[in-house]
Amino acid sequence: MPRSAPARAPITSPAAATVFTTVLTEGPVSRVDVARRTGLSSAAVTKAARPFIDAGYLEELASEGRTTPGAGRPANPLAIRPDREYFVGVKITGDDLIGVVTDLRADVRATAHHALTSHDVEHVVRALADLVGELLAGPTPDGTSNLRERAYCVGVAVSGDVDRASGIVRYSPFLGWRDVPLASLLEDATGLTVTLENDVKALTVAEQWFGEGVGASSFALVTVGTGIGSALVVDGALVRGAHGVAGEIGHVPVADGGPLCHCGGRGCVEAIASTEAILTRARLIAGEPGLTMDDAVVRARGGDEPLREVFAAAGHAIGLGLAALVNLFGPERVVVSGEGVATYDLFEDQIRRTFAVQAFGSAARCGLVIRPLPFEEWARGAAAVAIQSLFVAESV
Amino acid sequence: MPRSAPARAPITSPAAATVFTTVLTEGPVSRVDVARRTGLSSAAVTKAARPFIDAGYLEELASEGRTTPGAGRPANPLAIRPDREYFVGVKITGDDLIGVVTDLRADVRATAHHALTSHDVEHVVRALADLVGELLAGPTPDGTSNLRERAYCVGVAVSGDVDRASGIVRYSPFLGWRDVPLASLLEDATGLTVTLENDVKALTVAEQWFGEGVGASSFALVTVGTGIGSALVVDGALVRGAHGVAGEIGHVPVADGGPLCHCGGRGCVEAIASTEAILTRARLIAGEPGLTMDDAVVRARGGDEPLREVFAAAGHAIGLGLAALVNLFGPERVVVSGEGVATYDLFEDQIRRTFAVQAFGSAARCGLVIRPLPFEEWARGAAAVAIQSLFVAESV
DNA sequence: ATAAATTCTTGACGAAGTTAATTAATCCTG
DNA sequence: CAGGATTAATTAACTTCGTCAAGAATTTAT
Repeated sequence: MPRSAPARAPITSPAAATVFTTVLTEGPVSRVDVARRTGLSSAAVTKAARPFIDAGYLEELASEGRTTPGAGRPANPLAIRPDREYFVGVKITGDDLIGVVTDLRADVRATAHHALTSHDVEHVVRALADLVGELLAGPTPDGTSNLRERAYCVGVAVSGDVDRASGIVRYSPFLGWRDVPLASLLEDATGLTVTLENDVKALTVAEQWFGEGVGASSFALVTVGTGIGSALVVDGALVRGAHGVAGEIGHVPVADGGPLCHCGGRGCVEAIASTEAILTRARLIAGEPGLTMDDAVVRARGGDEPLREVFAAAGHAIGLGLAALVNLFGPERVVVSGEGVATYDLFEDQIRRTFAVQAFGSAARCGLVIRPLPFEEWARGAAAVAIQSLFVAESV
Repeated sequence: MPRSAPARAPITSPAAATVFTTVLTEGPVSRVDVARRTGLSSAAVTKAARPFIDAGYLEELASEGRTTPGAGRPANPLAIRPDREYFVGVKITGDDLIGVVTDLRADVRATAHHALTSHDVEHVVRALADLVGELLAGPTPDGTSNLRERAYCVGVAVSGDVDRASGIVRYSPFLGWRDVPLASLLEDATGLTVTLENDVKALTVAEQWFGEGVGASSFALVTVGTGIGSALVVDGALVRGAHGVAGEIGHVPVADGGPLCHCGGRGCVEAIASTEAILTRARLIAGEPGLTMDDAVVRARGGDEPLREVFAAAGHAIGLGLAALVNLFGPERVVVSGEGVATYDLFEDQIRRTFAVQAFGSAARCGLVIRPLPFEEWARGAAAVAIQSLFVAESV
């Protein structure tokens, strides 16, 4: 699949990346403001910004009257042109593929799904290529051109142990894969540049650049659902762990002598608060082996105290895990999201209560955001990784 | 106290700092080797090394025959001259001051103690100045000169919330201090440059540069004793926490519904494994309110099962805390040290056992070093901070 | 000896960002 | 409403830092 090479992102120096990402993540900003925030000289900002303006990634807004009071030449804020380029993001779950097309700001502009009937590598690669093809079939969202000519980068998010640099899935329990060079396979199949990343880490990038993480030098993202995981950003960089393991908040032991976890430990957060753990416990409590999650939720909401207790215990375990994380790291903010639908009302209170009790000193000042997480958000994270890989040579 | 200004550490560029610290921490290395390890060009290493050689901080060793086989010009390894400059480190505890003089490699060359009879700021500053004066009274350890002419930097380590940049003790529970500008007070009293740091962080710097942390991009140091704390180094930088709180492993909740901690939480590691917590529990178990720690240790060693259990429970709690830390961070190595004397034999086994069970996946591959920690080590950490502040403008 | 290998040094060059002066656009004041 | 004050953006000269490429130094191998 040949492709012409129009002027692409003109990253030529560290300063260029700094300036661009500042404008990208902090909205329209004047050059002087960028200089102030980044510590660069305003001359450097002028120089770095020009190639981006020439290539159509940034534009100069009209000085729009006066924003700051007082005398002086009004600023000409720099703004991103989100429709300059589009990106594809795909999240692979055990059952299906969820794909999105986003603009430069990682705003979702189109969506597509695809069921996975097999975990066979070739099948998945074909399905991925089909999905990408489908997503890129039409015109651009702004209607000025064809998507194929304005989207070159695909981001793919998979749970498990993923080596982003080499684009290899080292180990994915859900897919049953080991050492699959998915990025290059998909590049061959689509002719596009593919970046592969762990799903939680991808979501974290999206959050860091375009979500709650904006402006926070350190924050954490926790996902609650089938599994419980997290990713940590310290001083702007993702913590990767010496042996590839980090952010395993799901396996922080919080209940001494508690239930056995599939990891071999006892009392792990995941052994108490994962969807499965909750369901198992709910069935036991209710004495109904056939109880479904939906039913349990409905009944708990309806006031079934024993069932409410099960959810509260899960929230308590999560709160303890959060306290451990925050006491160790001291992030500025923590985002708790869940793939499970809207059962938040059953957790949130208890999470906050437990956290408030167990957070040490001013660590409790850390901002705690709890919110549901639509499935597409994962795919958006994948797209964010693609965006990031384009503008930051070596980072995160 | 006037002082002449001989040629000091010639740090003029990032490369200079990189080259110097490489030689400092990784022993004699040839220039080409430094280049390979740091990614610099060998030309840059040559240029950066010269000022250090001229100023007497580095020296070129004779090519000492052939170390690597094969042809080629033999290397002239660069080595540190540890006696080029001396440093003072002081640790402040609630009861006394412990001071050391070290050389450039942070090797302790002289020691002095001083009891603290009051926590009054003026009294402590005077005591500190006296101690420093005493330490610097004699000739240099290498006998070539006077210490006063070869030591300009003092490092001070205090437990509590310390702002290193401004040299202010924000809050120290042990001393009952709030917002004491200790660094400038001591600079006025001694005429020397003073760097202030939290004690655990200081110890971590020593470990990172001269101890177990050498070569590890991420590691953690845990101290067990009156309090239980830790410091984390990720990608070579100390984690400081957005609100100044980080590394509070002592307040990671590991025993749901466990004993109340002075922090207000329940089941914190510190509420189970601090010296005080152990003693309280041992007295309860033994039914002897007057039991001393020494006696408890002796009896546990002698085979008193109930008492052994108390220590094992403490080890278990520490192991759980370590598992939380390692599962979240994935450090390459963890050092567990304790100020408490030599009661390690009663903990170590249980720490390792619990950790092995609860560490997730390859996180268990993290190297776990458990070892006692002589009191002087704290003062050495303070000296290491002084050394570091001299050679690294902005870091850690 | 001569060639090959390896370390170290040197000087020209280039990239990136700084400072300082200049131009531009606006408000404020008498 | 002219002229100064004030802030924004640009330009150009300069500084700094480190790379590159060529060569000198010093050893082993043939």
